[in-house]
Amino acid sequence: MVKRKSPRLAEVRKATVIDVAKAAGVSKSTVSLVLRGSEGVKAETVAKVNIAIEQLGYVYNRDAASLRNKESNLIAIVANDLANPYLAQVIMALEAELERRGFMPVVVNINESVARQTTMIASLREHNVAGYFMTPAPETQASWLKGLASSDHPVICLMRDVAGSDVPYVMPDNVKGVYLATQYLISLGHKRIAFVGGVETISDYQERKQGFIRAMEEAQLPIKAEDIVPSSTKREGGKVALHRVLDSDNSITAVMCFTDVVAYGVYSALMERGLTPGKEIAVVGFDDLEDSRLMSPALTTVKVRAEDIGRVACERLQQWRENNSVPESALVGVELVVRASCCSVGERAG
Amino acid sequence: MVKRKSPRLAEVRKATVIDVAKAAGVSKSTVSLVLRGSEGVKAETVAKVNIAIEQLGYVYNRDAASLRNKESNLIAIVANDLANPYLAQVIMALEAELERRGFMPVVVNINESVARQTTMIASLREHNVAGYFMTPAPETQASWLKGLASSDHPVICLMRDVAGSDVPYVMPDNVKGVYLATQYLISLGHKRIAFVGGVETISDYQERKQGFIRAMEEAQLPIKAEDIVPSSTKREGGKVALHRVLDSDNSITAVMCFTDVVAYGVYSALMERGLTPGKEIAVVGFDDLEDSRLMSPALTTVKVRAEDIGRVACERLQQWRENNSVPESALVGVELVVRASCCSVGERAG
DNA sequence: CTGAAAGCGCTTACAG
DNA sequence: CTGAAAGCGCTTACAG
Repeated sequence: MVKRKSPRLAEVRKATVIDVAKAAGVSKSTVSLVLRGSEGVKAETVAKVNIAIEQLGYVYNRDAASLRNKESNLIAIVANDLANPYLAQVIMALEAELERRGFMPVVVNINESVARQTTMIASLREHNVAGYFMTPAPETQASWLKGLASSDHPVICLMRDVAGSDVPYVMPDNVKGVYLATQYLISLGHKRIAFVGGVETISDYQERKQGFIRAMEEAQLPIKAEDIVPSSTKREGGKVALHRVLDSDNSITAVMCFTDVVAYGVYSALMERGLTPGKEIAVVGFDDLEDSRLMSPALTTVKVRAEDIGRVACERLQQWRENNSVPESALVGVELVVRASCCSVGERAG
Repeated sequence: MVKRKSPRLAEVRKATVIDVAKAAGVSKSTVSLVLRGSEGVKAETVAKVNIAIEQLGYVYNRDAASLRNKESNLIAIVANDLANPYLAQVIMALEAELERRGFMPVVVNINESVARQTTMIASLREHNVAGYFMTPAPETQASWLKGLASSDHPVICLMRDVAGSDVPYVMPDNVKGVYLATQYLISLGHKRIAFVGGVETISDYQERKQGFIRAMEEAQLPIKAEDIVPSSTKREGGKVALHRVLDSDNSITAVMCFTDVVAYGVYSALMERGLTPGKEIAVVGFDDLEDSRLMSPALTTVKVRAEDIGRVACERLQQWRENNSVPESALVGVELVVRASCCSVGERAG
């Protein structure tokens, strides 16, 4: 890279509405009307103003506008963990929805830390953000969240609920998803099924576990305590958890996983033991990540459309802003996607 | 969720510096000094002001401050694809560095689209962002990028270069990384090696390919045109590309992959053909994602520390802001991590 | 459409 | 430390 004398741009005063008005030969008020896309301005005048804007390289100053208007177009997406691929899908869906509606989405990552969540939200408040989507960190205080949310600053929780906060959430129908998947395993003849992965302090874990228990109980199948092993929601969590299960009891024939990523870890653990996923042991995931159909064997999983989460969450936020009334929470539909990772007990190898 | 009468917060005027001053029994100027952490204020006064801030629920208005100061603490991280797990690592590293330095990082996703890149950057400019890190979209115009970057608005490119833009970049030493990895494969006795995955219009592809070619040529090994198969950088890309390679020629004994994710796709393709990765065919990746050591077999790969990229990029940005001189580009060091995915030709199965 | 004016909430420089 | 004042760039309401 060539070192060059840096331009002294710091001294070039930025063009303002006044400069644009002079260059276009119109008044300041008119320029402002054009900027805001007002109706009552002649097409000819609009053209003149736009040419002046172009020539001067004028940049609209939203800080000034926000200060004057007391409103901003910023919407924050506060993400618990950017490394979570499903969350990345949800974020992209939200971004698309928000832009369609004229908002500017900004993503902030809190890495599952309440402390970071607190400082990041404080900063966002100083920046006059118009609303928040957040996947709350574990241990988030209901009272804190309740204090944050208002019709001035609506908050919609994604994927997780904070009990007692009265803040609406949008999340998959976790109970139903795992219930359907477990029923499917049972229909293949499986009787000893493990439930693997997930962090106990987060609401989605309790819900998915509940779906598992419900299906097992309805089929009058026993659940041994050692067959439910929580763990981190990373690939490593699934791997470690499955080794734990198989170490304590090798009569398991199927594994219901907390997420697809956990299922990937389960695949790794099985292969390390010389087992073939879907052959000796059936595996089901949750999320339907893009990679899951590409796994070998392709992963049977519970599909949750990230676009649905994004759309419903945006509708809720806008409703709160516009109607000034707290919207209802929503459960987004789920669907079992059957692929190749589940042997029936009859055709089971080993 | 219970519907509740929404609080009429819209009518509650927010506390300002003046209100805080009154409540604390000091002047507006003093409050401002306290807010900015100025030295010359008695500890007792600072305490009084902070109590008033707490009581009134005062929120600092950065729009007003930025307008007055003509400076902001916002730094944008413009990401080409949030679904790319390595980029997620880099973003998290950058965030940590930026916060340490008192900046507020915001992430914006452009989904590999030049159009979105243009509109997002325009929005960020209106928000008076103090600097940009970006992984430029394919087809980014050098002239556009050149026009964007200045000491007022420094831009550091990450992972990719835009030739002719004179904008500094920070990226891994791609040539060296693939060169080292290919040399390693050659040292294991491999003579027919494929180079798989990656998009030809992006600078990192050309560099990694160059490293491959250099190592092969130095060892006087021939490269057949069919052995170099570009593809999307997703898992599916690796899968499709490897099938292509094996369909056209089955004498390949090793595969150098553009990234770890591509290598995961290669694993899938091999397994679909009844082959075991690392047994019949050696596989090497690039990135060293967290998952790679958990794969079965654990993936040999080129490690690039995301923290190094983050730290060096931040240093460069700050240097540009403070010294008013365009910093040099930087190549970050790489390291070959040998795991279990590479059989030698001698011990090769099949 | 124009033009003068006021004000959003902050910071800064200044006289005391 | 105080207190009055000016100004950042915008929008809005108003009289013309």
